[in-house]
Amino acid sequence: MSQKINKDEFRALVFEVVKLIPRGRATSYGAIARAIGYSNYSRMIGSVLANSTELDIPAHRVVNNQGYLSGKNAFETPNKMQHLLESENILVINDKIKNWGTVFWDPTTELKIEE
DNA sequence: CTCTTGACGCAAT
DNA sequence: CATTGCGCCAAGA
Repeated sequence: MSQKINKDEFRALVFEVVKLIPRGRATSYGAIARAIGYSNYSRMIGSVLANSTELDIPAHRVVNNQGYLSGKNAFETPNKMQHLLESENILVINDKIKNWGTVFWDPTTELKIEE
């Protein structure tokens, strides 16, 4: 059940899920939020990642629910995120992931998170 | 304490 | 498919 959670604990959970995203796949903020039991914290996921771009987590594999690279501006350069995705064979057209339905990786469905 | 902002999401139109 | 509005919650001004 969702109670108050420490900022650091929340960040840890987010990182845990993001690190598990397979290469060549991507997921959404909302999906991660639900996976860790805080479905209403999708915006917080973004905040956490925005403040942690320097850590070694595949933050570029996290986009919004439509497949748009909403966080591209938080990278070193706006085109960095797209570049990273394309290097994993993920096509990005007009800031949106092509074949989003196929590339999308749902943490709750394809993975079991232990809390 | 109030108001604004933001890597969001979803239903309604 | 494009827009709008509203809910959500933390952080900073």
